[in-house]
Amino acid sequence: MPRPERNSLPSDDLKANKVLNHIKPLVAGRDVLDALVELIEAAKLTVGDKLPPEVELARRLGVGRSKIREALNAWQKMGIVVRNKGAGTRLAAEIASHSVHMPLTMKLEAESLLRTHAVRRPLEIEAVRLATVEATDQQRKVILARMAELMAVYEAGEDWRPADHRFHNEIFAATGNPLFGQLIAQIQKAFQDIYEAPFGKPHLGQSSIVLHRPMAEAIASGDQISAVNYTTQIMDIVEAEVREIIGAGK
Amino acid sequence: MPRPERNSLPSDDLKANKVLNHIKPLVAGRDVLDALVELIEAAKLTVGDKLPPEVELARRLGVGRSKIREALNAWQKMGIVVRNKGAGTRLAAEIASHSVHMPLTMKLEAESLLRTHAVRRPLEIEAVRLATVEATDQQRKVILARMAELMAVYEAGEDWRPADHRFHNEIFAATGNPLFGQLIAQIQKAFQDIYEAPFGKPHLGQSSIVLHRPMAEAIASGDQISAVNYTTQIMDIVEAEVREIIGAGK
DNA sequence: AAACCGAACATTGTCTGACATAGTTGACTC
DNA sequence: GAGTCAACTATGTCAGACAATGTTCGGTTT
Repeated sequence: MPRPERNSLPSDDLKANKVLNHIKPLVAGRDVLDALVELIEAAKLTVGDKLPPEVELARRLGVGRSKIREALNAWQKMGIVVRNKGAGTRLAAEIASHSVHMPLTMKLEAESLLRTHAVRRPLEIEAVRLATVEATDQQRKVILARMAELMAVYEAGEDWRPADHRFHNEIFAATGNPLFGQLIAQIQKAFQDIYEAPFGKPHLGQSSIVLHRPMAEAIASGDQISAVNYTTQIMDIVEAEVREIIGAGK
Repeated sequence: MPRPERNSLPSDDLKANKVLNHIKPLVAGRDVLDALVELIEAAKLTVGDKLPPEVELARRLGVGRSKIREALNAWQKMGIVVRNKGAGTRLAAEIASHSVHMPLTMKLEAESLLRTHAVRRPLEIEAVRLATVEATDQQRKVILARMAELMAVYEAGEDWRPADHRFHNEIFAATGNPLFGQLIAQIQKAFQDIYEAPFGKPHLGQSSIVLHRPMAEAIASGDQISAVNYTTQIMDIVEAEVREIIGAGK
């Protein structure tokens, strides 16, 4: 015998219903991700809360489901949301307690920035250690040269990031293991928007620049312990700066 | 006046045509990305070469266009391919040298197994350290449970790799940073392909299994130093085993 | 009353077909 | 031979349908 129909409305999350009232139609040129962030902010969704389903979002924003899916899939790759067949899409990013007042855009992106750094940190340290052990004499000379170039650009007050990039690439090359450079490049590429967009011209890492000289010299002279120490310090400073930026963003 | 029909075949890239002959149908369970990599390698495509169009790939691989698109879009985000409306999809990076899909290329030389391990090592150690610090009480319990499960399976003489996988995944989850899991998953995939195919039934890691119990207990009790120590030992053992296999395999 | 079960439901995953948009090609014109 | 332009190619997006799977809730059992 067929079951009787269910007559009560599904008592879904109250928040999820509330969300729908906040959705604005998507004007031309705006990005779907931006619209989604705005929606999440407006509805004050936090970790674990469920987002409206894809079809609903697509209908309200006036775009096809495919665009919504693309956006949410990208977020899932970055660890911002978790999606499950049958269940819905939920916010997965952990929002630091001290950044509650920050707009969610910043919160999500800052959170990703910290996560990226957390992965980059051990890779970079190990790469330096390996480079100290494995580099050829020629490579040690090049590393010192790149460091000198970096310091010159830095003291001239110019944009030092390209030089910094070349310097670190030389270290990765010296490990003899291309995977290090590739993995870090991949990570940086995936989060490039984050690095550049929300914080404007980044002063990220300025105060750690001065440590690059002793680090390079440690690599060149084969002093494994010092090289690792300096790199660890640099990573710590960068992390502190990231946290500071996040804290200052409220 | 209407233009006359074009009667000559489009003299497309020779390679692109050659490619189609290499495409194999996608068997169940294989990943689309894997199939694409295999295809690219079989056709010896290099930087700048054009891939077959989406519809063609979908038809040959026996999947919908959406899956192909998802895979190619992911690659584009990583900078492996460049896609243009109207024009096609072209290889933008040397896929053989890119980290995302090293399995096939790595099968060729066992030496790259060591390189892979060199990258995995610091990631795994840092993940364990983070998990020791960040895990919730619930997660610590689950880690212990997974460890017990792993030991049971191991002592029963069954295939312990799935249990091992679940155990490590739980640790990655406990870091609160999904990037660790994602990166290591890629690397591990490379490992699996390697030590399953050429070396037969792998004994890789067996002798390190016994160290998993104290490691899990260190994580659960928040003993950062011990956890890192045990993980380092495990990594060292695995590395030694890899070297042994390589030495014996020539 | 609490635990259990199953059918309906909700939601993401995938396939298919269609159209829009934009780059590429090649025959035709000059 | 150079330029033009229509046809062709290929990706971007939309819409609808079905599949797969987690979730909910009424009814049944203990």
